[in-house]
Amino acid sequence: MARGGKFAELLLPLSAKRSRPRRFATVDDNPDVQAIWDMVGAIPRGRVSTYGAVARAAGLPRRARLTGFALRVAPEEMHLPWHRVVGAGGRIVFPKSSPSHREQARRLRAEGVLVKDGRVDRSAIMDFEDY
DNA sequence: GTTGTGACATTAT
DNA sequence: CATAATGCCACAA
Repeated sequence: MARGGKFAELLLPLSAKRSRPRRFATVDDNPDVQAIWDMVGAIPRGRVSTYGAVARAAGLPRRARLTGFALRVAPEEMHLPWHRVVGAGGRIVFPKSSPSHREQARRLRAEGVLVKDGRVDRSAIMDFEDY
């Protein structure tokens, strides 16, 4: 056993245990990432959600960054509707003139979402509440 | 071990 | 509108 032994482990407050970084061999072994992938896949065509809302819906409040990470490492063959995830307030997070930005706007408009000045119309944003 | 970075969010100023 | 501070945490170096 490591320094401290099993007794130290038992005495740790539950909140402290949670702070221990738990690693996974691959992202596929990370249930948090899996949960996020699931939620993104559940965003209907013609609607969008936000990084934060996806994380919350996956049971991971305040973990918006993990949504970004999960999308970045998502296998292409998974064909996730990544373009339906935008920043807070409906903002496309990619730099204004980047290929990714244009691609996301193109895909969104292709399914009827209004995109103006790097922003999607508020009416397209869903919070997973209507689910 | 530490540090820096990032497909972010929220709150305060 | 903008900028800063803070929270969050996986990962690479």
